[in-house]
Amino acid sequence: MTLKDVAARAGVSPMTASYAFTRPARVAAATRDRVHRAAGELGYRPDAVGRALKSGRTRQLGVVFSEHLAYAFDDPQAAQFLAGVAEVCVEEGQGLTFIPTRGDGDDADRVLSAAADGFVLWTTADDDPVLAAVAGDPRPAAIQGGPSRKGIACVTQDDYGAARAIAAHGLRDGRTPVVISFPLDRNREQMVTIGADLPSRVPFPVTDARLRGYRAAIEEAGLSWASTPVAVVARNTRRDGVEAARELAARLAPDALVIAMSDELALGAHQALRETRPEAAYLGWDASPAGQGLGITSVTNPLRDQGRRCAQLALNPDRPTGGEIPWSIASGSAPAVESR
Amino acid sequence: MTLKDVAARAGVSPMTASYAFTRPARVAAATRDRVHRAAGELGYRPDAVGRALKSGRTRQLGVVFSEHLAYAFDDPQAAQFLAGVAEVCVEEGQGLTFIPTRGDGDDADRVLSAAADGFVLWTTADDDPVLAAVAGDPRPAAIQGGPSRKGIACVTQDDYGAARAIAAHGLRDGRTPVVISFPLDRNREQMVTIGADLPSRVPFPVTDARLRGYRAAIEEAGLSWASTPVAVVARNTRRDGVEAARELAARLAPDALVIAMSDELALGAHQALRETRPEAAYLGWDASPAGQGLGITSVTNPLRDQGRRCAQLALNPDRPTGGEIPWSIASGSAPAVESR
DNA sequence: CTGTTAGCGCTTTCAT
DNA sequence: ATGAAAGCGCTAACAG
Repeated sequence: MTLKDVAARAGVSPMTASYAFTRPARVAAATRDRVHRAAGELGYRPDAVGRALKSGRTRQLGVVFSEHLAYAFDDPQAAQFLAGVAEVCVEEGQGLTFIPTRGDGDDADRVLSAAADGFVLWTTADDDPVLAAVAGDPRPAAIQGGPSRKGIACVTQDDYGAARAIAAHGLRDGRTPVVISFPLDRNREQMVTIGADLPSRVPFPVTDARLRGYRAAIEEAGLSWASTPVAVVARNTRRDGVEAARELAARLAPDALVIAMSDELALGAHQALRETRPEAAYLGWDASPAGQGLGITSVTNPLRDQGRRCAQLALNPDRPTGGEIPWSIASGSAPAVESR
Repeated sequence: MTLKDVAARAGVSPMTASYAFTRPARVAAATRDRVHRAAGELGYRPDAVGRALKSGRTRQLGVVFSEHLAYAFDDPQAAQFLAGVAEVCVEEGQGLTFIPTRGDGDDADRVLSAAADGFVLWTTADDDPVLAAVAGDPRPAAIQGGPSRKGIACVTQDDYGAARAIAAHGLRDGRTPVVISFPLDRNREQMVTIGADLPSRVPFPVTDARLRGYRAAIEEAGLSWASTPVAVVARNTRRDGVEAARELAARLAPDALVIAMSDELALGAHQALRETRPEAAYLGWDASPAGQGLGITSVTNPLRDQGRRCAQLALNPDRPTGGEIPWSIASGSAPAVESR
C-alpha cells in the first residue's frame, strides 16, 4: 500500500497522487477524486516517515523533561504546562513527542536524534547537558522557567519579585519563617539546613530566584536569613512536603510561617502540622484549588499559558512573544470549620 | 553531517560506520573508535527518520486520547496512566508520541499515519472510529478500560463488580442514593435525569458497567433504580462535580448517598454540599489522596499499573498479560474536625 | 494540470 | 571484518 500502488490504481503518476493529498488544489477535481477513491479501496494512508525524510519536516514537537519522565505526569503543575503545549499542537496540526531522558550520558544525543522540528523544555539546571545540546541545535526551542540560553526562548515569570512579595506579605504580622525549598542540585539530596549554609548560587534558576526573593523579604523584615531553617526536598510532591515539615518540626514556632516553593509542598506541610501547629500559616506557589481551599496563600502561576507560549515559540519562532508572564498573590480562604 | 560524512572522515564505508553505532560488536574495536571519534568531531547524530524509513521501525509508541488532547493532562487519573506508560517507554528505550485527535473525520487517518510501532488507547466509546481503525491495523495496540476489540488488548478492572460492591457498601445503612455519572455519549451533554430515562446501553464501556453495577446494588437494597436521580457531567472535573451536585440539590435527602464515578466528581459534590447537606456521604472512584482525606469511600484503581501493562502489550504483544487488575474499597477517614 | 528525475539518511542483503 | 548495491516511501524542482 504505497503511494505508487495508489497512483497505479488511479492511473496517474505517483506525483499526482502525492499532490492529491498534500495540495488538493493543484490537481483536477476528477483526478483527485479518482486518487482518493483508489486510496480508500486500497486502505492507503500516507506514511509519516517517508514524508518526513523527503520534506525534512517531521511535524512533531519534541518535549523534554530532564527528569525521570514519569515525574512529569505526577506533578500537577507540569501537567498544566503540558496541557497548554498540547492545545497548541492540536491547533497547529502538530504531533507531540516526549523525548525520554534517563539521566545517563546519552541524553543529549537522544534529544538531538529525535524526530522533531522543535523542542520544548521544562525548567532544568544550568549544567544540564541537554540544555547545551539543544542550544547548539539549529531547531527552534523554548524553555519554561529557564535557564536562559542563546538559541532557546525562555518563558518565565519574575520568580524573584514574586517570592519577595509573597514572603513580605506573609511576614507582615510578625511570624517566624521556615522555608521548604525545591532541590539545590541535580543529585536531589533531601536535607534540613539554615540560610547561612545554603550555596550562594543554586543551579536551578527558579529555585535560585525564589530563595533570593525569600531572603530579601526576610532580611527586610529585620529577621535573620542566616538562621532561618530551610528544608530541601527531593521532589515536588505532597509526601515530600510532609517529610520536610516533620523534619522541621523541632524548629517551628507555634505561629510559624511555612514558606514553601509550591502548593504541593505547602499542602504536605499543612497535613503534617495541622494538629501540632494549628496557628501556623502557609505560603505556596501556583495557587492550586486544593491550596486555596485550605487557606494557603500562593503566587498565581499560569503554567498552561506558559505551555502555550513555549509551544508557539518552538513551532513559530518568529511570532511575537506576548510580554511578561503575570502573577499575583492569591490568599486562599480557610474552610469555615477551621476558622475558630 | 550524514553518516556518509562520518564514514569518509573515518576512512571506512558507510556500512561500517552504521554498524559502529547499531551493532558495535560487529566491528573491530579500533575501527569502531575511529568512527565514533569522527562522529564526535563532526557533531553527527544518527537521524531517527532515515533509520525508521529503512528499518521499518520508528521506536515510538503512539498514545491516543480520543478527546481534546489537553484533557488528558487535566485528569489526574489519565496522568497516572500516562506516568505508567512513560515508565515502560523509558525502560524499553522507546519514544512516546501523542497522537492528537480533533474530533473530526480525519482522526482515524491521523492515527494510522502516525510514526509509531504500536498504540496505546485511553478508554473510548464503542462507535469511536479510531477504535475500528486501530483494530484493523497490523501494529499491536492496547486499550485501557475498553471497549474490547479483536486486535486490541484490553486492560481493565471489573467495573461492574466494583461498582456494585461499593454501592452496596454505601447503601448498607439506609441512605438514599443519587448518582453522578460520566457522559452517556460522545456529545457529552450535561443533564439531570432518572434511572428510568437512561439509555439501556451506554457506548462508553466503563460508564456502562458502573451504571449497571450501581443499579444492581440499588435494586438489591430494595430501592427504585427507575426513580433514582442521575446527574450526567460533561467532563471528569471537580468543577463538573460541583455543578452536578447543585443541580441535584433539590432532590437530595439530608442523609443522601452521592454515588460518583470518580473522586474528582465526588470532591466537587462534597465541596458544593458541605454546608447544606453536612450528613451526606460520598462514594468515588480511584481512591485519590484528596478524596481519602475528606472521607470519601472509593474503589482503588491502579491506573499507573494499567499504563504499564498497556505499554508493555503495545510494545511486546507476546509477553504474558499479568492477570486481573485488582480493586478494593477504600474508606477514607474524614478529618477530625468534621466527625462531630 | 500532470509527469520525470532525483534523492532525503539510513540499513538489509549479499558478496568479498 | 568490511564493502557494494539497492531501495525503504515520499516529494522538491523542474519540465512538459
